[in-house]
Amino acid sequence: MAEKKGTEIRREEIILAALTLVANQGVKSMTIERISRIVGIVPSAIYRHFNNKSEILEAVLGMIGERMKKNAIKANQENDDSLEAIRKLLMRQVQLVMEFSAIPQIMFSEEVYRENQELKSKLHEMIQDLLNGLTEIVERGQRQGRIRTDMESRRIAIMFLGLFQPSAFLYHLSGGRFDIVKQVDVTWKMFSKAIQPTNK
Amino acid sequence: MAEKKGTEIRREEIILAALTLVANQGVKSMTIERISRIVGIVPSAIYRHFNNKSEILEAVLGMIGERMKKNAIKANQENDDSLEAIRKLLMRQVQLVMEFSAIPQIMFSEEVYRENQELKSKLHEMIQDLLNGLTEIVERGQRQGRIRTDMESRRIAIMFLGLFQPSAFLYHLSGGRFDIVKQVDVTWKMFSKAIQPTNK
DNA sequence: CTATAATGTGAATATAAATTCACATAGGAT
DNA sequence: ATCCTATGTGAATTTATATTCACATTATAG
Repeated sequence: MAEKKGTEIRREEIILAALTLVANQGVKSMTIERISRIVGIVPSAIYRHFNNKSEILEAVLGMIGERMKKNAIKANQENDDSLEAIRKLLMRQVQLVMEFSAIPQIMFSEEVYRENQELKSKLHEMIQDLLNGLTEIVERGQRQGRIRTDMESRRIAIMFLGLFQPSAFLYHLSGGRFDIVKQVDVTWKMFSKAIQPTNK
Repeated sequence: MAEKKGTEIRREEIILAALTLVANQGVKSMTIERISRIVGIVPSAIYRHFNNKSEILEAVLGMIGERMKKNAIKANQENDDSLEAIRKLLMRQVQLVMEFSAIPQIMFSEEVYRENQELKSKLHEMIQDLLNGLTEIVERGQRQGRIRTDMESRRIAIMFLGLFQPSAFLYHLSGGRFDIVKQVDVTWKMFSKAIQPTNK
């Protein structure tokens, strides 16, 4: 019989196991059976700690959301120059996607979109959070005269997503062969110049 | 008993039914049962026309791929100015995503990524085709002096994907509330300027 | 008109999961 | 040391789906 552990500890273990599965093999691979095997307990024991599978997925989503949010906050704090902050954030996001190559799949999985309205809301919130953090950085840049002011800060924030999304896609599609860093690099050079004020 | 029809006709009907389901409710909703109900035959009859479900999904994917490819070719032919061609293509892609709001889900679905290696290859090919068409347009622009030559054409093509991907994402996530056209508009203004040669 | 091949039908099979439940047991509180 | 509750177990249940197969029917070529 598996060692008995407190539910807080087990929950952590379960979430970690689920995260690992999802990150490496996608949402579908996250089955109760597989999770329980990794944790070292029996499938039905999972239900001592979560009411259903959705709750587990929600927790996984939350974990990723946390990471993204932290990325934004950290990038903002650690860099006086807002342009540099954005670049750092970009690199962190790239890292995140490379580490959890299944992130795009989670973001678009039907488990999130259709099975549970709350999951969709949660994801929406996560993205809005990221955009909010980003918008703040952009606005700081605009105040500092580092970023042009003839474009709404939030629109720029959304464009930011486009800097790595295609790369993440191709990376994913090519099975990790696409050189995401190089592409993002080139893209960033163009983007950073484009959002700076034109000095006539 | 349902009317007997030739297999070519039935295949078309099946693909159309599948496409409708996928476009509106995602890959998961595309079940043999539902497809057969739409077509008006019994589930097992589907197998008179396809060997298995994957083949149906492959056909659906092919249909979307066709559309994308045609978009690129048409945009290229109909516009002398390559910048205008790219803009037109962008708008067509936006249209496509708005029409089939589940496209991102298909692109990242595990049905495509894991269930069947061939599907993944097919998707990869589709995207490469789109990128090839796009790259051609960009190179034409470079020859015409409309697009800067200090960036590889293909990199620019990949950046293009980033012009609408975030919008498609937010559109999807917000349940159609996000104003994708407006965002793409602003983004295009910036992008088109950024890829033009700097006139010193 | 009839034989045959293509298409349709309904029932059966197979598989894969999530979830429930009665029962077992460990470990801290008394 | 004993009790009680939280946690773990194994079996059973439920549901959803793809797929197969023997049989039925239609269309059409001859």
